[in-house]
Amino acid sequence: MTGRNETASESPEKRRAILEQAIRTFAEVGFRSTDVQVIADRAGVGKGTVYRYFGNKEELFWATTFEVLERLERHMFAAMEGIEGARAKLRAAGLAHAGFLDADPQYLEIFVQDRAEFRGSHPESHQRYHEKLIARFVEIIEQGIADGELRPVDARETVLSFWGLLYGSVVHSCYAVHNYTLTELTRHSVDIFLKGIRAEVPQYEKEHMK
Amino acid sequence: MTGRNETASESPEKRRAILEQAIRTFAEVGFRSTDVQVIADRAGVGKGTVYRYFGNKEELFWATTFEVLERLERHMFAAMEGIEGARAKLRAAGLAHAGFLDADPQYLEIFVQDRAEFRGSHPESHQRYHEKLIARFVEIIEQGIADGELRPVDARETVLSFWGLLYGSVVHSCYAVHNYTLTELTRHSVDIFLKGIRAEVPQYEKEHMK
Amino acid sequence: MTGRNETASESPEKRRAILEQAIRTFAEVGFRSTDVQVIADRAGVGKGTVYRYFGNKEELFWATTFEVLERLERHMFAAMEGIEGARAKLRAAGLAHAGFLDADPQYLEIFVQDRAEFRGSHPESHQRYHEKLIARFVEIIEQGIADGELRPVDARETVLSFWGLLYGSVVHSCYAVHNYTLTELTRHSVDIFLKGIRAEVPQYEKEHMK
Amino acid sequence: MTGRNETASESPEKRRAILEQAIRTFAEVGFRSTDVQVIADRAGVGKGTVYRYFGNKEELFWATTFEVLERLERHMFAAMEGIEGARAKLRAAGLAHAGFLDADPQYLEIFVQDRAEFRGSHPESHQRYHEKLIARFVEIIEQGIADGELRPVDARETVLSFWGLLYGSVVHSCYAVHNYTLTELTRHSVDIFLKGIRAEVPQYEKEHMK
DNA sequence: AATGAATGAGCATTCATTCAT
DNA sequence: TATGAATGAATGCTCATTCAT
Repeated sequence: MTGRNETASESPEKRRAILEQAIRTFAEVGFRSTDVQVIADRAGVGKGTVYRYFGNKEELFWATTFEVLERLERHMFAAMEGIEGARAKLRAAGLAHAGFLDADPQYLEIFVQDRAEFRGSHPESHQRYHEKLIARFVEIIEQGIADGELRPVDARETVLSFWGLLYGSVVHSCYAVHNYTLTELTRHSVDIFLKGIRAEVPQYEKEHMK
Repeated sequence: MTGRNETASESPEKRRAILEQAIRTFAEVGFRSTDVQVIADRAGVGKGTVYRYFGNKEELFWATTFEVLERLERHMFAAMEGIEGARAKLRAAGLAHAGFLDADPQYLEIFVQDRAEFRGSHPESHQRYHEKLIARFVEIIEQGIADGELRPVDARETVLSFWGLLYGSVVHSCYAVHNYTLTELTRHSVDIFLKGIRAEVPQYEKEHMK
Repeated sequence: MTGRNETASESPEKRRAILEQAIRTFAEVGFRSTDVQVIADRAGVGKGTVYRYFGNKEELFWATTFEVLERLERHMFAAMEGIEGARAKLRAAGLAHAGFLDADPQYLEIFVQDRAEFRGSHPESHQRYHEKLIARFVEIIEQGIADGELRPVDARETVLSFWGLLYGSVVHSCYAVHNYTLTELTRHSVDIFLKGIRAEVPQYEKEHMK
Repeated sequence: MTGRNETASESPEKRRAILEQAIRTFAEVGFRSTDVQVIADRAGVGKGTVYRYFGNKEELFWATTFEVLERLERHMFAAMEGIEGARAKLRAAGLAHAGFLDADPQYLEIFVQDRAEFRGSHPESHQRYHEKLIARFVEIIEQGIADGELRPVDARETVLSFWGLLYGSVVHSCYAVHNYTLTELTRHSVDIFLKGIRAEVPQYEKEHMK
């Protein structure tokens, strides 16, 4: 009765409002610099309510991360819906990834904060979720290999490379004077990536996907 | 160059000692959580001295970032020394990058902290330095294109993709259960990357670089 | 009598349950550190109910104190039942006091908390109750004097001394490494006390009460 | 360098000022209710300075307790100076005890708070100090027994009873409507106590010490 | 009548920065 | 020049109390 209440007696709207403002605030000033009071104020609830719903700042942040991860996943898989072929799927996923973060740069900052503050040590639930996400991509790669569309690479390694490419391009892009949008840059990165894992290389002309 | 005191009257050893312990400490606990007193203690100087040499915590961190960036650059270009061919150079640079961070994971954390806390808004000096770094790679790519070794990609975009790939693979690797070292994963990523930008694709057998 | 609601419509069992858990909790962690929610949980009622029955934390504590005081009084007077002679009565009361607190150290902590937090400023009802208690002992002393059993001391002063001795021995005992139980120590204290107020001193041998 | 500094670099005046105001404040509102900021303000130093000198609130309180205990001890032993005879010494000690707390009731509250909050679990240093104090009284009792002045009681038990009597009388006195000063009440208590441990009982007339 | 969700005042503690020595 | 004592703003978290249901 006293502890955390995941079960009932919570207002989903309040939870949602807090989470939304948590995303916004963590993204704006970073995990450490975020004052929980600000989140509460922005969400229009008392500070105690934030703690009631999420236990402490760290757990709130994890809930935030998880939420963003879920949204990103939904966005990517929605983009892959109905797409045939491993390369085309990866391409769609990559562009969806860029589009997602391009549309709302807050999300990117959440991931960056997550990595910076917690170095990948997350609650069990996060780990599992991430694993599942990777597994889905591994499957795509393996199907591509089986179909002869991709050369016989190590599927898991390749997925990690692919995610690294997506994440890195995006995160790192801040260091360059931007003449490109994230999406444009990602299109290029993915293009390079895909051509490299193709089973055969036809004439470039045919391949240009732009 | 980075700091604020050109006043001479400074001991290079002290500066060096402070910087070294700043790298260590920022890497260990992050920028926000770092207590300047700890750096001072570890460096064997008074806290006031740290402020005398570096002005404030933020500037100290930037000096730290700059130092690490310089070391990484030296490491990468040393690895490219005497290497012929654009692809071979990129390959060497990529592996040097991984090796550098594999050997001393502190350095990686500095970059991560930098990105998380300052989102790429650095002092002028950093920006310039970064631009110069990119330029050197652009040159390599363009030479590769001119030699017909690489297909005619946009050089700058490609450099950014390449750096993104390196950075992302490394930073993101924490999310996967590690069966690979950073270097192994990077070898794979670079392999994929390079095959994608090759002018022509010969038989895979010859190409396997592992 | 102690609380504030005469409104009827209250369940005596609930009141009893809350009180019992209040004793337990105040004793365990002290008045200030007690979380009313814990009392409510332990008593199996809602927090609001605790407030309904007792008004606020302070009044709840006073009800607690009162309850414990009543139990102690009952215990002491039960022990004096049928005992003849002032000295024998005081002796019985002292040992009952020690036995009461020895059997349930919670009770002691309630008194200690009471003294520490409220310095003796209690509601009217408590004062009156206390006065009545003292009066009963004063009567015993005066009877003893009248009977020639006790020397003609100031009765009220003596009662206060006696209570002080009992209370002090018990509260203070924590400062000594315990080789004695509370009861043993009290036996000794009371022994000393009694021999001092006796009207005449016979041979020690006969007097040794242990 | 970073941690607590018992050694040098501290101003004794500041330490003294903080301690003095800590006594005052803890006595006034109790340990839990004390806001360290108030102590700092009253002592005319920054809050950080309080933490610099005493580490945390609890340690500050222990320092406070220790200080008061030392003062009490000095006061009592000064009063026993030059007094001959065990009974006379105990009598002097008892009256000094009462006089000390009568003169400055703050000190009493410190002891009460101590007991209430920490139930006798003190740092090693306190335990040792307390033991030493008891030992000095044990010695007095034993000497009195050896001299035939006191009957052959258990010395340690008796010391504990005596302290209990002193402490209890004082602490408990708040429950009675005061017509007596602490000192008067203690005089009576000690009187009773002493007559009880005398080796022989002469005519009461001669003995009346009032 | 009973509940427990919501609230926000309150407080311990940390740490960047200053400045007197 | 070098130092480190002093400072107080900043912030996570608790919990007594209220009140809508």
